[in-house]
Amino acid sequence: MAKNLKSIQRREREREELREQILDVAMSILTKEGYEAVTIRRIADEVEYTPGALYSYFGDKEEIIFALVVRASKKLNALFLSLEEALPHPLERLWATGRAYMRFAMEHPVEYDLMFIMSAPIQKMAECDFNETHTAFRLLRKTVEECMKQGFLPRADADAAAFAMWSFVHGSVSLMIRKRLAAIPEEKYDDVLQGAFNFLMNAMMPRHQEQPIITPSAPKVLAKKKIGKK
Amino acid sequence: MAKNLKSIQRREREREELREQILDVAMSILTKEGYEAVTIRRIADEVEYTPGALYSYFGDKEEIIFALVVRASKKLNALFLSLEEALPHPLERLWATGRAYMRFAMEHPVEYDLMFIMSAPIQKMAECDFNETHTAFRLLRKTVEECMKQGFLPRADADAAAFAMWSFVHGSVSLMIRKRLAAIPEEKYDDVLQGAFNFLMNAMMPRHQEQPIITPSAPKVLAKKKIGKK
DNA sequence: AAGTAAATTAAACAATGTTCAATTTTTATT
DNA sequence: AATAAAAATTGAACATTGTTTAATTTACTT
Repeated sequence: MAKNLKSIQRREREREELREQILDVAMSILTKEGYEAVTIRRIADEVEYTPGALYSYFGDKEEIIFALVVRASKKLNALFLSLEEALPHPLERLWATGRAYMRFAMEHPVEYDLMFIMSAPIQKMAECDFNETHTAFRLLRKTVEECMKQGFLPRADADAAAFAMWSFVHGSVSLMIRKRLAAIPEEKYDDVLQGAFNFLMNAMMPRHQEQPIITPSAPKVLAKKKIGKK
Repeated sequence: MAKNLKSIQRREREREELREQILDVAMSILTKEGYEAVTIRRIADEVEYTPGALYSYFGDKEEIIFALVVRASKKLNALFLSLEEALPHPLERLWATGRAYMRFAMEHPVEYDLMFIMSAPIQKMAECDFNETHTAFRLLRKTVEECMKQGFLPRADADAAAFAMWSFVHGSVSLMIRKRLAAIPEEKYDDVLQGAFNFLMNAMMPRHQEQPIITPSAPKVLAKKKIGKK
């Protein structure tokens, strides 16, 4: 009767490990080969199980995708929270948050797509009360409110203002990620992104300090320079 | 040898009609039941043909989806062009274009999704030199340039400014269409949208005239009335 | 060692996009 | 009007997909 607690704990841990491995593999396939390549059989292959086995770890495919969304959201939220405590000055924090958001999207387009663009996981997102983006938005609104109180932003409905800023950053990166910018050549993406960000921020607060979104020390640019000069 | 021109023309016309009918049916299913319901067999059923028959009208399913994108784009572009010639004043035109864009998206979310969010048709969009959005962007940039020249907007890179504005409107409507706004209750969507639009426009041009995006007398309501009268 | 519970498999199912030989329908020629 | 040629359409098949379930293997408890 007194079941061995150790072994049941270990089994639980092993289950959790396989669960994580499934997600690792799914994310890896998604990143390397795109959504249509993410297949139950393909994942099962790579974790060396049978397709049916996955169904004792996840209810269905959508649940796997949703788990990837949760993962990505925690990553992004951690980033926001670190800025929250590192930058007490609200205006500075607002800027930094905007830049960080865009940088995250450009450097992790697949994760961004999962969280904010894809339609695949929205069923599960509606079912579960998934409040990661909810808390992120509250953080942004709080920052906006502080900026307004301290005179850095024109006073207005904080919900509307926060939504406006979020809309801009989301709009710009999602147009790029989903390649809806035929009018702009791809090599100018970084510049236009930077220019648009500065244009809007300048309009809202004329006295800001412009800072690069994608810094010169970022991997991409460095790589290009090296190739170009040689 | 001298083939009957009349009959070949008629056959051509009949082919074109079926092509259009296929697209009508596909769009109708997409609108009513969502993307996963749009199936070759389902379309074939509704046009009373066999699944294989559709393949002599479209190369593959993606080509059908892409044709829907083309249709929607023509509709939106016609809207932009009508504003272009109706409103010579650039600032007025800029405002009206922004509002029209948002209204179009909120009233035709499926069409908007096809054009600017979905990943399904992007392969074909890249292959064909599909320049509808390209010309729309040029129109916007021209308007922005005129606004700058006449002092309604701060002088800056027109590409960046136009992109900034497009990013904002796209971002706001696509967050709503893809239901990524857990933080905001659905019944407040219209208000927040309006508030955000005004906040941003106010910031860029302090002396503007606020106008509703979704008016109480919007086409939706009118259309319903008309149908009712008949 | 035996028995029980959990995990895993193997095989099947229905539905998907797509292809292609066979057949029907339409058009052109005699 | 009959027949040959061409075009359009079908019907049946394929390979894949997500998912289910009875059977089997594995792990654990007694």
